Amino acid sequence: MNKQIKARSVPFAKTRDHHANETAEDYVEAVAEIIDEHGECRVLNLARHFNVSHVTVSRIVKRLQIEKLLNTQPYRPIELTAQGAALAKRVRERHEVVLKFLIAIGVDKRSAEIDSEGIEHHVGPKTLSAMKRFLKQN
Amino acid sequence: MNKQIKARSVPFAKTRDHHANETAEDYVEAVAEIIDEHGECRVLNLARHFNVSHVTVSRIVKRLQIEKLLNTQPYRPIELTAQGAALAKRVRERHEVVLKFLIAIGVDKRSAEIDSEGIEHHVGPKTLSAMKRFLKQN
DNA sequence: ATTGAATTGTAGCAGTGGCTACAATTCGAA
DNA sequence: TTCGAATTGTAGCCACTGCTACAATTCAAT
Repeated sequence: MNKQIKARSVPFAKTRDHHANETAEDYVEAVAEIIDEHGECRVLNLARHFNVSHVTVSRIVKRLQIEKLLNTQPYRPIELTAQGAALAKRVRERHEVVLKFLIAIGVDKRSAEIDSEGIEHHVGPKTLSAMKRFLKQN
Repeated sequence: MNKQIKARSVPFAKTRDHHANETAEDYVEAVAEIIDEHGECRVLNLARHFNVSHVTVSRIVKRLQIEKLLNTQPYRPIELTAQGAALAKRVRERHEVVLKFLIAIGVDKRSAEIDSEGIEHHVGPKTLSAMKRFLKQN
């Protein structure tokens, strides 16, 4: 219940416990992308996107709705709240930077796409700045 | 049960499902480090290292024992199997590269330490090579 | 208007990782 | 030697993400 309460000095503090949060980031990002491409986002779009069952998706969507990141009614499309859209924007920009950065240091596109998906969630502000700096200078 | 069976084209395949594996990597790495520093590794050392309860640690240790990465008897120190030691070696080297790389691109030590903890698990072979290349050239 | 396929929801199970509370073991100091 | 503190294990709770099986809803085509 109080996983975040202690002001921990251990590096794992941030890294750990962050999984639910990563899910939220992945989902708002995906919802934003899917709406951009298809006009709307349905449970099945997300299920296919993440290669999980629709059940898993709808439970997570429900949770993210409680967290005020998404909006939806039963059997209706999924939308982003203002808060969700703001998060999506940040996440997409960060993802973009990480992807471009990996490519810039010589990783092939395919590997860069895969690795950036995982890496992005662990890129803090300082690392993000460093990557941006690098991209400008090269 | 068949999460890995489908030959998926989606980037998330690797990224997802990988959490248990990350735990294994974190644990063998920590065990190796603790043994290096303290001569032996106990449940409590790991609990303090990861800032979790000893209960969480001992359950995970039990699982990693089944996976043949660790060896231990009740109330005894934790040791690495040959397989565990091999994994630890790989993980530590990769971690080292990621940390040095982040510092090399201008991230401060503290942030680099934190972010590298999370990033390392998502650095595939191609990205790792690229980071090594970068470190050599700079 | 109805019906059937596609979509979404619900019930209920599993595995992982987090916890507290309590029991058992170990080991050094008295 | 024994006794107490520290360590480890066990029981049992919770949340999150994954699933299959089945029920409900929607929507387009007849």
